[in-house]
Amino acid sequence: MNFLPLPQAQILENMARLAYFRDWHPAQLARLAPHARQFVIEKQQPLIRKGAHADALYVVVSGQLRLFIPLTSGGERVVALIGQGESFAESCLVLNEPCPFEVVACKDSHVLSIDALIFRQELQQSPSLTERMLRIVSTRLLTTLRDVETCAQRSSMQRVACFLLQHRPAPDAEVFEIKLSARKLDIAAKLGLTQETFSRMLGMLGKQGLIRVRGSLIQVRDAGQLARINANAADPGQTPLGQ
Amino acid sequence: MNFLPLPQAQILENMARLAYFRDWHPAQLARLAPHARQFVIEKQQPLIRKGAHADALYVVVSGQLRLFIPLTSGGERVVALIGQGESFAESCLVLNEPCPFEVVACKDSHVLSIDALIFRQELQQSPSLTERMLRIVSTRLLTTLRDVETCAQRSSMQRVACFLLQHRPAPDAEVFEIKLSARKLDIAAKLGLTQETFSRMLGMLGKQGLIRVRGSLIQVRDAGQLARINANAADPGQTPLGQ
DNA sequence: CGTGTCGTTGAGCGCTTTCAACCCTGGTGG
DNA sequence: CCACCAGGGTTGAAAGCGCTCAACGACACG
Repeated sequence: MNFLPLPQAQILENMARLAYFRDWHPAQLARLAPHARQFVIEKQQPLIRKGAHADALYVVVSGQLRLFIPLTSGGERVVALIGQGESFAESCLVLNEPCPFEVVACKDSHVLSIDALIFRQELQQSPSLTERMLRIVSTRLLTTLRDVETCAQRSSMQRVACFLLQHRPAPDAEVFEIKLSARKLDIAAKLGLTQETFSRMLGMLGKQGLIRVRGSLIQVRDAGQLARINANAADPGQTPLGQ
Repeated sequence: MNFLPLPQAQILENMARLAYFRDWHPAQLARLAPHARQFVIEKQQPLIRKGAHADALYVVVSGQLRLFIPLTSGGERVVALIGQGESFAESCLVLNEPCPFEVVACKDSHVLSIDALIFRQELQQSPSLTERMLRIVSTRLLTTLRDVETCAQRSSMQRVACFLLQHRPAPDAEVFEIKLSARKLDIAAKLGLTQETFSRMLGMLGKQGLIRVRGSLIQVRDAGQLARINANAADPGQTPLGQ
C-alpha cells in the first residue's frame, strides 16, 4: 500500500474525472481534495482488517476490491466486489463503527481515500452530501438483501439460477450475455458455494442448453426456463421424473 | 388491517410518546401527523407483499412484524424481526424501489404509517431528518451484515453459537441471559436453519452445560467455550474421537 | 378438559463439501 | 517456436451434515 506523491491539483483532477464525484459541488470537491490521498494496493494485499475502524472514505479508481467475512474453515464469504468508481464502508464511517468485513485487493488497484474526520465535517455542513450518502447506503442495503435472497435458496442450482437472473437486462429478456466481473472462485464465495459446486452447476446448465459458458463469458439462452428452476424446487437437470 | 379512526391529536400524542420520534423537531411532527394513520394488523396478516412499493414509512407501535424472503420450498428466510419503536423499509422509501421482502405480523400489532409522498417532501426540506435516516439505514445495513456473517458459518452449531454470542452484553462477559424476542421457529429461519436443527443444537449445547434453556429464556454459562466452538471448525458436542 | 400451536425427538435420505487429480490457458524464457 | 510453469478452473469419488417427514410432548387458552 504505497501512497502516490501526487500534487493536489492532480488529485482534484482525478476526483473530478471519476463518475462517483459527478455533480458533487465543485466547492465541496475543492474542500475535500486537500485531505484526499491516492495509493496503490497490490493484489492480495489487505486494505482494512475486520474489526478495524475505517479512517477514511475509500473510492476505487481502478482495479477491484473484495469485501468478505473470513470463515473459521479458512474460506471466505464474499459480501461485495467493489469495482472502479465505487465506494465502500460508508455506513461504518457514518456511525463510526468497526468494519464488519475484511477488504483485500483482487488485483493491483488504485484507491482514493478521504480522511474520515474531514468527511464527517463536510457531511454535517452539506445536506446534499448527506442525501447522497443516504442514497448510496440505501442502495447498498438493497443490494445486500438481494444477495441474501440468492444465498437463501436451498439448492445450489437455485442459487446459481438466481445469480444468473440478477443480470437479466429486462424482465422479459430471454437471451442475454453476462461478463463475469471477477474470478469464479470469488463469485462462488459470494453465492455461499465452493468453486467446485459453482462449476458443476454451470456445467449442468450448459449440458441442458440453458446457458453457454466460454471462460468468463456466459450466454443465457433460455431465461424463462432458468426462472422456472428457481420457482420449482425440482431440479430439471436430473431425471425428469413424471414431468 | 383496520384503520383506527383516531383524532389527529391522538395520533400526534402517540407519535410523541414513541421513542422513535424522540428529539424530532416538534414542528416536524406536527407537519407529519396529519398525514399519519394508525391501524391494527392481525397475527399472520400481510402488510406488504414482496415486490410492492412501500407507500409509507411504517413504525411499529406495539406487537412484532416479520420481514422475510419466501422460499420456493414454502419456507421463509427471515431478514429481520421488527419490534416496538422500530421502523422498516426506509431504504425502499428513499429510493422508491419495490420491497425486496414480505412483511407479516407475528402477533396482533399496532402500526403507524406516514404517507410516502409527504415523508419524502419533509426529507428534502429537513437536513436533520435526512441525517437521521442515514443513521437508521446505516445501522440496518450493519445489522444485516452481522446476520450474513452468522448465516455464512458452515455448520449449524457455529451459527447457533454465533447467534448466542451476538447477545453478549460485554466482550468479556462469561455468563449472561438471553430472552428470545420471537418464536424459535422465526429465529431459526433468521439463522437459515429449520426449527428442528435449531432445537437440536440448543439441546446439544445444553447437554454440554454451556447453556441452560428454559422456554424462551437462555442462560449462557460459558461464553468463552461458545466462542471457541466458533473458532474451531471441530464440533465438541459429538463423541470426543481422539481429543 | 379438549384443542391448537409450538417445540422436541427420531430415522433416513440427498445434497454439498472435501480432498484429490487433472486440464487448460496465458505468460516467460530458452 | 516450443517447453515449462503457475494460477485458475474442471471433474471424480467418498463422506458428513442438515433437511424432510413423522410422531410425540409441552404448554397456553378457551
